[in-house]
Amino acid sequence: MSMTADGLRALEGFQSLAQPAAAALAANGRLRAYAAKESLFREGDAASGIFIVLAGEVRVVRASRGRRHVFHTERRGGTLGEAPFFDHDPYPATAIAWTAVEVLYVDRDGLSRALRASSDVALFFLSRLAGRVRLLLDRIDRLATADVGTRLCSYLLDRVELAEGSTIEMTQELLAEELGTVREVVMRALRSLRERHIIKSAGRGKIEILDRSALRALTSE
Amino acid sequence: MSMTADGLRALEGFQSLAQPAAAALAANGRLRAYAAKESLFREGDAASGIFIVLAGEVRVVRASRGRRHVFHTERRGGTLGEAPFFDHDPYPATAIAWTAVEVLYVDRDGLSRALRASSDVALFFLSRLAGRVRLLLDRIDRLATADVGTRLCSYLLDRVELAEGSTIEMTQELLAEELGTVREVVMRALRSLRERHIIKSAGRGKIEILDRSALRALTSE
DNA sequence: ACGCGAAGGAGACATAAGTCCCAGAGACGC
DNA sequence: GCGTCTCTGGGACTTATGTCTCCTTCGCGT
Repeated sequence: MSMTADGLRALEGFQSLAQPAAAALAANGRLRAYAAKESLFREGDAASGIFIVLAGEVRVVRASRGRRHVFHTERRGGTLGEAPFFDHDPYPATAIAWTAVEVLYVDRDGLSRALRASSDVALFFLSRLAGRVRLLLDRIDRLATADVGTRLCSYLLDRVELAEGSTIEMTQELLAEELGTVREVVMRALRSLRERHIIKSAGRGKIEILDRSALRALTSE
Repeated sequence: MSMTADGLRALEGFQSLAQPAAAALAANGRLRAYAAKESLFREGDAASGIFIVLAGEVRVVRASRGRRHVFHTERRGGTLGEAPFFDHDPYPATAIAWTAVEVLYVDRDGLSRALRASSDVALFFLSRLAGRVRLLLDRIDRLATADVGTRLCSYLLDRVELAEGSTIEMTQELLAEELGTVREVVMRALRSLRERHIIKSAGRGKIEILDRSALRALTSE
């Protein structure tokens, strides 16, 4: 019913976590499952603990001024809720299970115990938060200086490198939420790429990447 | 020639730092001074240590696609370089001393020693990074959903609440770098506020806030 | 006193982005 | 099969933003 240290260390990005630290986290966490569309936490809730994603996909979103915006997406090996946990403020956004999701949940007391049990636990979350900061800085940079077409190219490249084949499953509406714009604008950018034979529609909610190097060239444009 | 634990704990935001942790940091850091316009580190440099600002103002900026963008500004009590230190990647941006600056610099070895000496040091930086994440999320949210006029109002409000009087010292060029846009656009937004008697120019590089509640109303618009 | 550079103010214009609206093509339940 | 919903595709139009260019003013150094 619980989790083993070795199970934790098998996750992507957890190899650097020392054995005692993994054991401390595993011992203090418990497994939880969420159905698709269920929320793990909501913006404004008091931070109660952190989540380590074992399976499925979780989106962290905020809705403001009538538009929804995806801050980040966490898959197997991702963590959620560290920031609000460590600065003792409410969750800054809402986490929604996109698919069925399984997580290891470590509550406040459990995490305190784990932190005391092994100093590597703190170092692990420090590097997690540091990585998050780096991601967000790049995000800000692109939002401020690149147009939607360029941001779309970066996003498609990132996604296709994670995928097995060269097809990405994603609707235009969701792409808009990722890129911080609206569906119509995404559609126009996709059309322009389609006309240049860089991508092609592969049915509803599917985009096939034909020419990765062309995409790469467009990201720095 | 060095720093005392009590001196550190007198900084804004350092009250929560436990005495032994402060002592560990103070013992392992050394004072450094920078002249205005000097850079503390540059984007792409290997992260060598962290900086705690004791006096003066440091801007962390990135230049991309011919435009300069300010990520954050650190004053007395602020810290710099934690993110690259903890994820072992190069600095993601350049830090420039805006005024003459005095910092406590803690190098890699010193910080390792401090982390081992007191587990509160790690907790301190965890909460720092968490706060930074929260700030950046808000920044992304506003960049994606609010227009320049609205972002300007938020920025002016934040600044005037830090200042003693109701005058902000800042050129239009710098405002543009803070808001992720260009001078001309900032000028038009300022003009609109001026025409509505919400602000007024108080000489070169100075803006006087006349009506804070009007600004507040415009931030959520 | 003079000239230079930095800062502000502003108009004209181009273009990216956002809004509104509509139509057709799958997907799905009943 | 039928209606309904979601997703795609797209046209027309408005608005925000960015670019280019000019001029004025202020403050500083020589």
